[in-house]
Amino acid sequence: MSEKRKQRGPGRPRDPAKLEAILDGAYTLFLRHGVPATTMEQVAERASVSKMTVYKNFPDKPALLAAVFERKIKTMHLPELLAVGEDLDVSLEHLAKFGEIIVSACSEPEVLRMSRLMAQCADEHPRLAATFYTAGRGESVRRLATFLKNLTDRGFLSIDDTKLAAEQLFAAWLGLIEHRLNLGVGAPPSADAIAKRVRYAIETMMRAWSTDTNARGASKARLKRLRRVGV
Amino acid sequence: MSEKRKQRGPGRPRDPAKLEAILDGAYTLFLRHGVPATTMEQVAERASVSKMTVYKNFPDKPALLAAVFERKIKTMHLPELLAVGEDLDVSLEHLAKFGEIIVSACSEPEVLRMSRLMAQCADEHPRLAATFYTAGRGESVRRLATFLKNLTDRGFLSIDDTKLAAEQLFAAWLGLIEHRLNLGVGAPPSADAIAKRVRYAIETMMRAWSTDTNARGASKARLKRLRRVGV
DNA sequence: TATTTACTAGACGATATAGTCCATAAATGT
DNA sequence: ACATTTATGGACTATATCGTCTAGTAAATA
Repeated sequence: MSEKRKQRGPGRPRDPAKLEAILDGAYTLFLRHGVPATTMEQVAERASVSKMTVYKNFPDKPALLAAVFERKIKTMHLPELLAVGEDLDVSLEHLAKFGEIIVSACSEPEVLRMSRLMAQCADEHPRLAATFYTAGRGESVRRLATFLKNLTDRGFLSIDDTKLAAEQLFAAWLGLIEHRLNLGVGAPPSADAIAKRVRYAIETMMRAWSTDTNARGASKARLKRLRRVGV
Repeated sequence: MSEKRKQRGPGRPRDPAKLEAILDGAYTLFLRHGVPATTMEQVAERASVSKMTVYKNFPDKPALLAAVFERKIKTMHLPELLAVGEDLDVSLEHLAKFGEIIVSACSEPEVLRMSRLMAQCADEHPRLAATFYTAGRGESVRRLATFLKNLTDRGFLSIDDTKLAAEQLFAAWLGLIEHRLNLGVGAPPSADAIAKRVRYAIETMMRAWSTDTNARGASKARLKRLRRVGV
């Protein structure tokens, strides 16, 4: 990311706090005003550091941008593992919680801006953009698919293409929220609204692919429970 | 959009072709390189026009951008109306075609770039961004909801919140395609892949909410037909 | 024909930004 | 003590873009 020091030598050591401050400031400014509209002087000032210090740490602006991206991707973490529970009800409740966390996170302005920024820079930094995808929604959908596969293997569901089903479930959770927020239409959904969306999508999936076909009533009871919990 | 001429006066009239060329060139350049990286001189050169002509038509860069947006929104049109058919099969086939057109359009690089550009400029041009949403996916989902409402009224479906169902169906069609393409991950899906995605999402919805519960077999036959057609 | 407006080509001023240079001070290892 | 490296702040260069201005030409109306 920054410059290398040949191991340990004499001389004043770098101040890691300054580097952090630079990365923090650059991150904020890049998100707020975009890359072209952010000047190196602004970055330096926001980090309470001289411009030369910025250039000591990063050869140029693209390098700074790449470092900011890399750090953000590294500190990006998904909600705790999506685990299946002992019985179906517990599993579905885990699933709903997972979905709510995802949708809530994707509605945050910072996440929205980061996603847009990455898309803007995908041409110049294809590797980083791909890593961003893999570490974010790619991994989420992978876990979702594993989850659905597990329920299928245990006989609760009869889903053939779990990868596709997982992606569509994920997308249904989000709906057009991201698109709307990106265009400044409407406000981020409330926790209740998120819960409703997430659970409705799960309900649709369960009604469609649950193996519990002839016991529709039981299934309905479960879904009703799902609807109640946590709202 | 441009400047006004007080009705009819003496003097050389403006060349509408030049104005068109300016808007075309600006549109292309804005999409390709972004707004800040596009200079007025580039726009002029691409339109084979002198820079002063550009400034005669538009007071400044933001005005040009707004004009480009407005024109694009105006010439933006959705696929022909989504009409319900005589029986359910025909209706579902219409629905599938509609979905395929939508997903196909949203996978085009130009559309992707336009959407990103709009999002970038939503802060400066909130009205245009909102119009863009309304004329695009907003209207699509509205039509979808009407469609589902109609099938529900006719007793084929039992969907309560047709607005939410429509949005989730739309989102499921697209999946993470847009997100991936924006990040340069993967390639646009083939027509076959699109058809598969669209029809799988419809199948899920029908299995979940069709009123034809005790005749699961008949329902299955219909869905099988749906899967065959057009692939 | 006279007037008015559109268009061209280039020069121009104002402004802003990327990135460098330099002299000096501070912090560290030998 | 001394060499070495980081950090500072300011001056500095080079470049680029916005938007204006000018002078001349073309095309329309009255």
